[in-house]
Amino acid sequence: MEKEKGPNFLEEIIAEDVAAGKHGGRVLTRFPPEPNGYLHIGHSKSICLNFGLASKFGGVTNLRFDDTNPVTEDTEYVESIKEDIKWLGFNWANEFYASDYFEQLYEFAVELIKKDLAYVDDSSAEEIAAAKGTPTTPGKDSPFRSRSVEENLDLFSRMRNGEFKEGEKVLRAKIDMASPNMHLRDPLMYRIKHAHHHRTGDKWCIYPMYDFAHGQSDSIEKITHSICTLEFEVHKPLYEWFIDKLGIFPSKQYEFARLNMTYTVMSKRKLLQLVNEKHVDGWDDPRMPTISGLRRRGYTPESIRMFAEKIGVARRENIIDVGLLEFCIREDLNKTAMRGMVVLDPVKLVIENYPEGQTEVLKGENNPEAEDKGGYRDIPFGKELWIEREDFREVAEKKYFRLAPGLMVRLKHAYIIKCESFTKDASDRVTEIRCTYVPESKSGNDTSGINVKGTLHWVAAHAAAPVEVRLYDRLFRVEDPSSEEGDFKDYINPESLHVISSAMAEPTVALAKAGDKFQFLRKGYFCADKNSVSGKPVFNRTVTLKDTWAKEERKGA
RNA sequence: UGUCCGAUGGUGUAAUGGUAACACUGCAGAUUUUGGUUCUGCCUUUCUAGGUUCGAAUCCUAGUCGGACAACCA
Repeated sequence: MEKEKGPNFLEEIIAEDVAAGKHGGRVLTRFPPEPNGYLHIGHSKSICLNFGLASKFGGVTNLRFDDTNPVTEDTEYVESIKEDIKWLGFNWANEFYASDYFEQLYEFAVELIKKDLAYVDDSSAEEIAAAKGTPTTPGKDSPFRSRSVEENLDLFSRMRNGEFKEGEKVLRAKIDMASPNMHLRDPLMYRIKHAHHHRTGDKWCIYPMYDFAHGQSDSIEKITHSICTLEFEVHKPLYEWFIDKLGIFPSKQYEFARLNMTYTVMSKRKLLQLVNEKHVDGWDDPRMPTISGLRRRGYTPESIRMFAEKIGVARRENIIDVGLLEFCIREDLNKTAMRGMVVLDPVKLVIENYPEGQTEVLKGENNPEAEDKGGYRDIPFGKELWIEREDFREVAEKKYFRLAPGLMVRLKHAYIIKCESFTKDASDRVTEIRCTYVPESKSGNDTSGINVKGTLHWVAAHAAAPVEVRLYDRLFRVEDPSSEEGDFKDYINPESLHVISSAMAEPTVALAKAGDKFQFLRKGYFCADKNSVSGKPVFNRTVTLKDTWAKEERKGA
């Protein structure tokens, strides 16, 4: 029995607020992606948190696109983000956009100008940066800081009217250029961008900065708990300053540590690079840590939610072993995936005492974990079979219990066979294995009394369907590519993809449609790819099975 | 040489002043017509030094180490 985890710190905060009757006990969270890239496994932590927390306390969650930078944002991303959230199994209460609030935000800015809490600055980006100081030295006031309210009002409205060029003017909050918190040194509120916005088109040429949009958007929606990652912690005083000066609904921000995972990268910037520079085959390449990549790889929403649950949430930096994600998908797929036999690296096996030309149809359970075994499927059997090349050894060492001359194994769902001989070609490669079978050892009514240690998967040659199989490995060779010397791309694993163009599959497997998931017996979990064509499916390896034999061999090596 | 945040097994996460635990990993074994699954057992933990207290992972102080902050990005 698994002991239940204690509440995490966010649950504690919310539970206290609810108990104290804050906001009438109402809980409303939001998930605020910027539509400038695809969602990744790190976002799924945030999604599970935001939606999970709200529902745990009887609340709901808004989806809000933080679309305040028209030059990097696009509807393509909006669509993929919505698809991914739905796929993960979450439903948002409202679909909002920060751009919905542009008019309101503009009025908020005017209000701050009138209170002499904001001013238009004509300084260049370089001048502003220079006057900002550094974390250890205070900044200097801008020469434009003391403009009159009237002048600021006039200038700001002319900024909106498009009378100035990009970079010519900005609107800044008037706070404190000497603050130890850089974000309080008269932060920018608005900048001029003569750019087309994916939703507002050409209506605006000034756009609010994150700090002037996010908190107010939360406030407008009356978000009670605004949950974000740790790097926004230094923005919190500013988040509260705007809300306080505007006197609007007091949403509160809480931070947690973002997810990091071994053998991958988790920043949109880096992922975009991998896509643009063609190191991978798009955002949904099965090696990508994106939601769409994981989906194509064969991960299930259940497995990702289980992962989010298991990693927990705290405020300390962390790097999760990707092995935990793999554990979660195995856990799920073991219970749900249809079993099938596919030989990835085929070698011919001939049963000498099986009648020439004879075939038969055997029954195989579809899922030994299911109550009803998932039903049964037909598996053709015959005199000539394909078996896995690695399941044969010319000489067997101590702990090896697969096929080798003189040894017996069971063919899964079929008969026990004994290896009699084998032939090799000029290059010393095994070309054919010859065996005899025990007719009375048939699965289901074995009267042979023989016990064998090993069981092999196989496919009857006369009914085998060639299929393409893509074996994926980790995208990077090192645990934390971002912290290594030099460029992270130097650490890409050159063997992250191995394509097998003609593996041999049993007929049922060859019928797979895109998205169908299987456990290929003894080989791992696989998912039919979207590139599958009728009659010639393509399978992506989601994850291998745990392989204690391979581990044993590695130790011996 | 600033401000803020953090530090519990190999990796994560609990323990909320009262016996340091759970998961993953690893190791050993049992079962097995998947060297899978399942089951059993084991290894390994409170950054350091002071202080408060009957009692400290927890509170205080100092130090050490790690992270964040100087985009007209979010």
